[in-house]
Amino acid sequence: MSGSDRLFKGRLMERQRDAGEGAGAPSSTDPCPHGAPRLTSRPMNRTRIAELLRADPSDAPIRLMGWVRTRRGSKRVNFLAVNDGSCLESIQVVVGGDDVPNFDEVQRITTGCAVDVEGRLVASQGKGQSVEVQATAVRVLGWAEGEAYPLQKKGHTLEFLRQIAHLRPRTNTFGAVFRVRNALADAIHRFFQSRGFVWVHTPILTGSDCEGAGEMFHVTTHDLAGGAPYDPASDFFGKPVHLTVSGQLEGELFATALGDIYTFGPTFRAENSNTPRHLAEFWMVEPEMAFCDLAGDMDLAEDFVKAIIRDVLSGCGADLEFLQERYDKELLATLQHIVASSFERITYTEAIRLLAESGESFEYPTEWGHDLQTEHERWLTEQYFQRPVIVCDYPRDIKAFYMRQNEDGKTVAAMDVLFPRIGEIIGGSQREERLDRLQARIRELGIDEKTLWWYLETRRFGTVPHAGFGLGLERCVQFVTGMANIRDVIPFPRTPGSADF
RNA sequence: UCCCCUGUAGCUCAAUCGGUAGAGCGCCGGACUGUUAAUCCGUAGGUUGCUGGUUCGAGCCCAGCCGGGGGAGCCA
Repeated sequence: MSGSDRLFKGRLMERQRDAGEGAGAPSSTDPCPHGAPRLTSRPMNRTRIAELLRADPSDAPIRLMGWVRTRRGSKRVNFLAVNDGSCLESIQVVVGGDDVPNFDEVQRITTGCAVDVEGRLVASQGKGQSVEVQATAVRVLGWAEGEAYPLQKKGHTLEFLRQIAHLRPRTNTFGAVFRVRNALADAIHRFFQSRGFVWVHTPILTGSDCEGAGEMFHVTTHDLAGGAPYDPASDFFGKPVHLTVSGQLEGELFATALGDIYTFGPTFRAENSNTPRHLAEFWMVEPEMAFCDLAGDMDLAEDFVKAIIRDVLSGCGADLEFLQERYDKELLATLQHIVASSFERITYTEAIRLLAESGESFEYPTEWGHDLQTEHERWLTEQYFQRPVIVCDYPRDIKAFYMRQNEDGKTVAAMDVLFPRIGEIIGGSQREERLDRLQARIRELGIDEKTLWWYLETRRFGTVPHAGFGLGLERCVQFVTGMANIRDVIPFPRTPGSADF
């Protein structure tokens, strides 16, 4: 699209910590798979199941807590499959009828109950698991009324689970998805931090007015229900303010001071998009580099996506294998292929030529000057090159005002990274650092120059070549997990007409 | 926002030509000396998304609305 505007993304933070694997014993200092320190104390002195499953049988007393996935058994012995979210697997707890005083209570345990178990880790007598817990005490921390608890042992559809998003993280699928999401977020920070990039917290509330007004969420403290005309001057900030649609412009201000920076946080788009690839609230990562051109930008993008996928492959093996078995038989092969591939780099003009010569009958024309459609992007990356493709030097008229104008007068230094199956995963550009060129473009597009005075001053005072890109976190999680719908890779999806939980 | 599909028990689904709603699983009760989505027996469970219309009769046909899904556009 051309016309209006499009910036990119956002900011923010959040504490990434352990989550993946267990901690447990009060003085453990083992690194988790992502290098962050483990939490070393548990309020109730439990050992995480991830750690128990790695341990050897022992006479030492152990204690675990978690939620019961299934209960089986007879009058003499019951088996509880207990999961605490520390890993995909559940651990089997064996409760003999004479081993605990409250066996009658144990027999009333149903799926979803929370339990506190004490016992010993022993070699399993049964098949299907190598170790299990022989219980000496079972305490029910919280019952889950059988007839009311919506999760069953049997599988549910993703559509149904979306309606109970408060409980779906207790399923194998969503446990795996959100552990992977965490690992990706952690890998993103570590990639940039290890390269000396500074994390910048760009604002969520912003008055910068350079995107299409219809696409933004407006923020006000005024009660508009009465139908009175909106008066910005008397509103909280004294002017119209909205939720950020991109932290890029603010990111550029910091890149032209601190050198290499990135933003990582939530972003909001009020577009009425109803697709498996769009959310009204999503997270974006936006690196921005001073003293960098488009080639350097492409290099970083390629290194970046490979690095974070590599990290997840090495740290989330069991979760990925589960997701592969359940949702995408080619998942691991696809991810390994991305990591091993050298991304193809072509210009937009070359892409148009390839598409024209392809002999394919596309629904949309492949005319120079038109943006590439999803079908075109997929043909390039899936059919023709069969690996990720970076397309650069797009026509200026279909790209944003801040992209650097090439010498041919027709194209700009933009680049999109195209992935098999999901199309564009990254969009970026070298920025227009020449004040006169930037001002000319802004005027050409009818944007109010005054609202961007602060942005333009970076070009007035010590301007330098710089470049950056944006990556949608959820689309990345989608690609890495094989989940088809973006609503299943964010805890509580916000979409048109839906903001539950 | 546009196009298409869809809505029946807690869940997944069935119900011939329009003839008065069923199964599996789950839940609940019982049986079973180690189970693996355990197994076996039994009970309960429904205003067929909502509103209106056509008809002797509507889960089924028609209209509107609401929810869900897919595709498109837009993007990340």
